[in-house]
Amino acid sequence: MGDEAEPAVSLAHRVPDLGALELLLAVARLGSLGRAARARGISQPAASSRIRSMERQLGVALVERSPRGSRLTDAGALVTDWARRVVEAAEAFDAGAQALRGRRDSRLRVAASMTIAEYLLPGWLIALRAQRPGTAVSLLAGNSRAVAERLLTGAADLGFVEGLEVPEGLDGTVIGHDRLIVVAAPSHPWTRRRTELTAAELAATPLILRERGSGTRQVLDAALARHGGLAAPLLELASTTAVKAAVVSEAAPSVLSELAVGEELTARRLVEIPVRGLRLGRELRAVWPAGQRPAGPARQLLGLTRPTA
Amino acid sequence: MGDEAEPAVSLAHRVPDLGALELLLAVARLGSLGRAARARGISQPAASSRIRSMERQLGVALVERSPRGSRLTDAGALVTDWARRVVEAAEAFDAGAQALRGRRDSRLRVAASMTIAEYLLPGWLIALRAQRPGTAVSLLAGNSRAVAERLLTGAADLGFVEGLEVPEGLDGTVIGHDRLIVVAAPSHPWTRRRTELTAAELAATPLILRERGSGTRQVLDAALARHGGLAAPLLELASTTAVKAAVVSEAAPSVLSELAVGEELTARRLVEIPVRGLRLGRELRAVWPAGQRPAGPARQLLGLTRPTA
DNA sequence: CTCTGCACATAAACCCAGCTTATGCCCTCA
DNA sequence: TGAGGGCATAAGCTGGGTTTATGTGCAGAG
Repeated sequence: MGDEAEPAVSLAHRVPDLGALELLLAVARLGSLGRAARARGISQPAASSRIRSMERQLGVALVERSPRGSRLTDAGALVTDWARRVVEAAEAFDAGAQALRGRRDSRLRVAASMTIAEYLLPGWLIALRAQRPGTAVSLLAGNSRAVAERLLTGAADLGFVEGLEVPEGLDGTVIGHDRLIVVAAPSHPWTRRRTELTAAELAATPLILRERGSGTRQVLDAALARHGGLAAPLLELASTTAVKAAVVSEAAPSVLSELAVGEELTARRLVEIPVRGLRLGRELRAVWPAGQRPAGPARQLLGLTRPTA
Repeated sequence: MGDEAEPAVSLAHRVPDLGALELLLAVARLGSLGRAARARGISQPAASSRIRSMERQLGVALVERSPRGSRLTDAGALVTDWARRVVEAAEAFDAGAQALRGRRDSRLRVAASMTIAEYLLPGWLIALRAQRPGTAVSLLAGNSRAVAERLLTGAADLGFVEGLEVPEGLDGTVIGHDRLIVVAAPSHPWTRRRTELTAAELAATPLILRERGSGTRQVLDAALARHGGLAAPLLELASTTAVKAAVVSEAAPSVLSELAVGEELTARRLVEIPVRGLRLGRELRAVWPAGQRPAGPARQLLGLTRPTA
């Protein structure tokens, strides 16, 4: 692959910065540049100029100014919606990063598997912050063994693992399900099959996979063992992202966690290939030292992770 | 509600800017600060300092520097994954904004309903750009009537609408389905029901809704007509976002498009309430003037919107 | 019919984050 | 042991974003 051609001018130059996007959301919410400025803690002229330069940058009028306030234009409403998604992603980033800072005096110390830390935890932390602002959370991400160890040595209060069973010495509860699914590029022949793929066919096909040792790989190996075992992979890559990129461009399928490809599926960058009679589910569990039911902030967080109380 | 307390220091001050996040992704991909710097078109010291200040800001070591290159630390890998989501949201923003600029010489003029423009189109545009870089797309967002008019007057080449039937004078094809779902805050009693909600109960409950006239509202009205008709809404709001916020805080349920609440459902900020025997589906359609099958870029885009060719 | 209040715009001056160029140190490999 | 790749430090510059101060336009009250 090598260095792909980067865009002539980077995203950062074509997309307003986070401060500007937050300001736009405030304008949409409050209906006036001045009020938005006050809410964001800047002066009114600063807000005015910032919105204006954003309009210049995008080449679209975003707000309709009047002596009685400002309303979004139609285009502005659309831009604001897209901006909201950027800001939400940034909020998740912030929530995660803050937990990662991992200060010793945190009131709640969480240990989580990579997949959960990556895809689910930031959202939970945002919800937790909404309910109990000021709860300092620290996060340590690692595999199931590392999570168990932290809990057993008292270095963590609550753990999250994905896998088939609860590690020795821990109690736990199922908080959700993940599913490994077969994905391919939209151009791949499998997306046009009229008959469902069989497990044996899948097993016989060289796939693009994570390297041996990843949780995903283990589950897949186990599930396909009685269908002839997994064929030699076409490509073994170190990160889920690299795998996704390769699936899109190399035109070979892969098997990935539903959590990891949700975005790609709805955007149709990838397509799920149903496989007859193959269930690649795995449970997502919250875990804690046997006998010590979570209390305080841990209990609060636990409540957020389950569909119903 | 009023002006809620904004955080003491805004997101923009706690989250590195897009340029820094892009740089981090480049470092992750290329394995060296210098190469990443070159790829992003800046000098090596600039990259070094930027990564360093990001580490200082987050309070976490992100890359392990060595005389032979730089690798991500464990925390760095996690941060990079979260960063990727921010950058992806920014890419969607950019793709949408660029189309909105709507230059007259665009090779492909698209008219789309708000929902589709907001949630689906940016992803399609990114995919289109990947396949056919340089295809200038312009976007006009409006309701079904506006879309139809643009197509019939030749002001647009391809349209997207959600609804029950194809507007007069247009041909179309179904490209997907949307579903209206009942949602409530996780704390709402409905999330703890043991028996499924019935359509009649739903109809009898005051909901938080979009204002009369929105597509969502129309479909809901029609579906509940034979279950006693919709009760007077508890609250009528102008934007989907306002409705979502109200559902979370006011503890009353609402009915919203699946597309609009996907994020909230996975983050458990909202919970879907199943309703027995109520199907609130609506089709998403690509449309074009009757008899004029899409060709060229329009055909290309159309191909991206469907699960299989 | 004018006065007051609110909202946005303009102008001038300032500050700092981030960039570049120049240079040095460290490690590896031939 | 010399060459090259990789990162760090230093010094100087630039521009975007900010503030304060002030001006304009409109609405509604008196």
